Amino acid sequence: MPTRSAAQRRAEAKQAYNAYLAECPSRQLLASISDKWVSLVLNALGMQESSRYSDLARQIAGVSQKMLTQTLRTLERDGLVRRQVTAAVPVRVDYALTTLGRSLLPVIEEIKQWAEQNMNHVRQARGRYDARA
Amino acid sequence: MPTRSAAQRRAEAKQAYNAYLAECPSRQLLASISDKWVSLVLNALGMQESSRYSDLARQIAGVSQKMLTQTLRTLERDGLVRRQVTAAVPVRVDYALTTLGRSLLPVIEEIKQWAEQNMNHVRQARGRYDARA
DNA sequence: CCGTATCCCGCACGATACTG
DNA sequence: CAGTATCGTGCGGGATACGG
Repeated sequence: MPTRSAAQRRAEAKQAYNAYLAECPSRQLLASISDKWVSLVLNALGMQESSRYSDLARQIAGVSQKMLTQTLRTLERDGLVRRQVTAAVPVRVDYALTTLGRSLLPVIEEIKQWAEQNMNHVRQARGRYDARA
Repeated sequence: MPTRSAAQRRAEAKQAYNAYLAECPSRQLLASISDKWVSLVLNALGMQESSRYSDLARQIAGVSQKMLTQTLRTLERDGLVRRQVTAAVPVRVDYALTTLGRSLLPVIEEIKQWAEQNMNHVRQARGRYDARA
């Protein structure tokens, strides 16, 4: 039996995943998170305690039913989102971030904000790039 | 002429972009950034002052020539990455983050780290989800 | 209201071959 | 070494229709 504390073993387990490796599961997870619909859904969910399906569809302009449902399902399976069905007529479904999901929220928010705040810089850079050639 | 300071007008310009709107340019930018190859390339570039093309290809396992070049070109056009060609035989090409690119780096690093550090949580969540049904 | 099921098109992406 | 060029295809994702 190795002389390692539980904390040490936990730390090692965390570092065992390396997203640079193509076969590593964390590479797939990174790919899942790095998705525009995921960004927008998590951002939207972060703004309220919970959101109804139809609210999300309205807030995230241009998302199709298919992609919204698919994104929510994946996030639910990965433990980032909790789905709560209220039996009624018609049915009411609410989505909320889990603790795990909330731990990712700050980063996701920053990404969206960066895009919005640096759009002008990027526009100028594109202008410069396209002017040459 | 409106009674607004330059700072006020700048603040407004920044908030004029809203990624929730499908037609907003910042939505496209968010989609560009939220890409697995972009994540990995920016992370890799953040680790050194500059990186050669072949170094990036090696570090990011499984990336095709096409996707690596394409990603680097887009990042260069958007002003996040600078490309420097050194005439020699054979040619040497180095890539480095610009100031703008470096401003995005902390967030991108966090995403990759989150994926690696929470992989176990996600695995367990998936197990629980799949067990039901 | 909140989905699932089906069809289908376009293009993202990988594989391969060639060049300065 | 660091790319371009070309081709083939898998699947992302929209449109539509239907179900609980």
